[in-house]
Amino acid sequence: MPRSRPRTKLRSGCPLNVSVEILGDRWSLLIIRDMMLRDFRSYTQFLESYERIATNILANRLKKLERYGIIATQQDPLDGRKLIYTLTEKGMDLAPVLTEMVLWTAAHEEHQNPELIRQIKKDKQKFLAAVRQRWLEKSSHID
Amino acid sequence: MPRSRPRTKLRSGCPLNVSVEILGDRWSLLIIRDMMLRDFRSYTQFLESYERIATNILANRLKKLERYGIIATQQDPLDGRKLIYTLTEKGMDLAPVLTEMVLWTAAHEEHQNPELIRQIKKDKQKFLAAVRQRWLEKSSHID
DNA sequence: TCAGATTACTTGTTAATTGCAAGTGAAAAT
DNA sequence: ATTTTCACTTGCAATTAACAAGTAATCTGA
Repeated sequence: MPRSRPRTKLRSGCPLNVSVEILGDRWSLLIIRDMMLRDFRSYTQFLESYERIATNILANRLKKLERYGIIATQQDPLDGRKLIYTLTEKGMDLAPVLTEMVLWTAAHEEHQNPELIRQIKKDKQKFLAAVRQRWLEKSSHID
Repeated sequence: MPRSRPRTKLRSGCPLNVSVEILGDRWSLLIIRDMMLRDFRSYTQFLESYERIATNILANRLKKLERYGIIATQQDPLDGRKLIYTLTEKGMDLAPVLTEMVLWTAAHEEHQNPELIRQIKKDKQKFLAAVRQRWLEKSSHID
């Protein structure tokens, strides 16, 4: 369901360029990874992730991802200070992209987390289905 | 074939982070796209690509991609001024990543090049095989 | 109840990266 | 011999990222 109007001027409408302009930085995909694979949902959790994103960059990226409909934000009903960030369906649809990136690294670069790679390699479709199923079951996603 | 030693300090060894640190900017994947899908092989061709990369950024990215073994550089035997840039096998292995990014954009954002998307959607494996076959036939790749 | 902690930020400030314009040297074409 | 092409480099301005500190709203524990 492509949008009828670009929200910013794009360098080109090439579908690869579009995704690069949305996701091509050093943090966006890591935030999405934390949501998809680690079920992170709060600002503090993202801040405490291993790669140590700066607070202003995190705030900026969360806004950008929400603006693009990749994540959604809701208030925590149990704690007025907290916001809950969740992946939208559009965000979940990035699972294959992340998966292929992980496989590429596994094949060509030094890396960690052999268990994740074992799982993906064993049955990619099953892995993707499981990730999506977990997301469906959370059911706190509101697109 | 992962390298035994990281060439720079990485924020983390998470396989997604590794690929993000190598490819997560606004130009690297576009250069790879031009090599993979459009058979671009020279500095001038990359410069003339629609998105208009700056000359210093292009030089910088070509060096980075070569350093990571994603592309290889050779002299043009017919013209002493020219260099020929080609994808290595490691670079070709990015085809699934690019393909999934294109599919994601096709599903969720306004974009162009419906013919490419039609091809990929029709038979993804066949598309990937064809891209690799074209690369093999060029046979000017030296890893 | 109220001091202290927690949460999700913002606001400086500095450092790094990007983008633009112009220039360079070697090789090729005219 | 001069001009053009090629793959860059250099200098500088503008944008972006990183770091440190602060803030308002909310919650928690004595």
